[in-house]
Amino acid sequence: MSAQPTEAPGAQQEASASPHSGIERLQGTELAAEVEFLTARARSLGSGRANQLLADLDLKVRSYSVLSLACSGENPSQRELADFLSLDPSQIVSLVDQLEKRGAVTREADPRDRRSKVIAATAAGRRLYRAAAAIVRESEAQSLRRLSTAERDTLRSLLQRVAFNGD
Amino acid sequence: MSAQPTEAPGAQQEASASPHSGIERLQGTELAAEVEFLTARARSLGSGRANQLLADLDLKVRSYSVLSLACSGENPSQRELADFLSLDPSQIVSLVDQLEKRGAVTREADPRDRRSKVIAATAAGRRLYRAAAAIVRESEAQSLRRLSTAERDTLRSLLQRVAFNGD
DNA sequence: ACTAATGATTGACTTTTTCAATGGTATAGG
DNA sequence: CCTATACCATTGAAAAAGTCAATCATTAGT
Repeated sequence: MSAQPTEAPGAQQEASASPHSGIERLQGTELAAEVEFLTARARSLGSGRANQLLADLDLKVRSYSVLSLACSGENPSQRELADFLSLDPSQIVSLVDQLEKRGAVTREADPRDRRSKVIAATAAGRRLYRAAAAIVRESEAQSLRRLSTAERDTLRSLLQRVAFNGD
Repeated sequence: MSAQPTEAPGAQQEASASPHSGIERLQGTELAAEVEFLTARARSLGSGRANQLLADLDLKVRSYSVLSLACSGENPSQRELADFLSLDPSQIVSLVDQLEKRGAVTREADPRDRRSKVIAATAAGRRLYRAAAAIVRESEAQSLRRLSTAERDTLRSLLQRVAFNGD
């Protein structure tokens, strides 16, 4: 095992599915105090779980996000999706391709600007979204289970300011 | 489908500071309220900026993270690095390979368990780390510039509980 | 009208992620 | 002691994600 001579006090390892590796020792390092790192780790855990759960619907976090925006009523263009999701426009093309092939969204030429295509959800797409959103909520609840409702709101609000800091 | 013409279709072209695409309209959507999504976006922006700045030192966020833990004094094994950084063990191999080739870290067989290799930084590695850490601090300051010191602490603390929620 | 910019798309290419297999080593049980 | 099982680091292959430049159609600027 690890290099720790002293056996862990509460050597609880069976009980549940907690493969607590030897991570605790590293939680006091400088890296573990960097928001950059914490964000990456939180995201990795969160999207890992969400992807696993969404697999039942043949969706991933990415396609779910596109579907969600397609259902928002804001009629986003592919360019807007790319900017909002921090993806390359070419990635949006294939994401929309898949959802369109599936009958979940449609591409409509924007009458104001015929270069641009507006993505909207079909009725089937909205049904799919409702099911997926329930799963994602459950997944998020798991990820945030250690936080109170107030803390979750605080986290959300702080993250919004970081994620949209108008850089 | 009522979002309408009032948003000046021509779209402003703020030359310098704000490449604000058409993102604002989507900030009120359900997706924009999901911590999962916000985390992904914050991380994408943050690591994008950090990678750009770290390029001066021929580092990326990934290699910087390994170097940081190598400098921590905790003498982590590759397995621990993998768990802590949410990476596959094989990715650690190549990350350590590069840093070792560069003379920044060493692999030492753990006397307690000769299967495992302990990663430690060399003097040159520590120098490199100090330079890189300064850059990363600067990058993080940029990412969090909209938050007060107290808010940054709050964010860090909440993220720690999410990133290490003992799942 | 002419030129420069933009949105979507394609294709090539690089990087990251994910997995299965292997050799060396430790641990548990007989 | 011996054997079965599990674990770590490593390799290699394959899938997914990300990056870029070029193109077509369209729009904006002058």
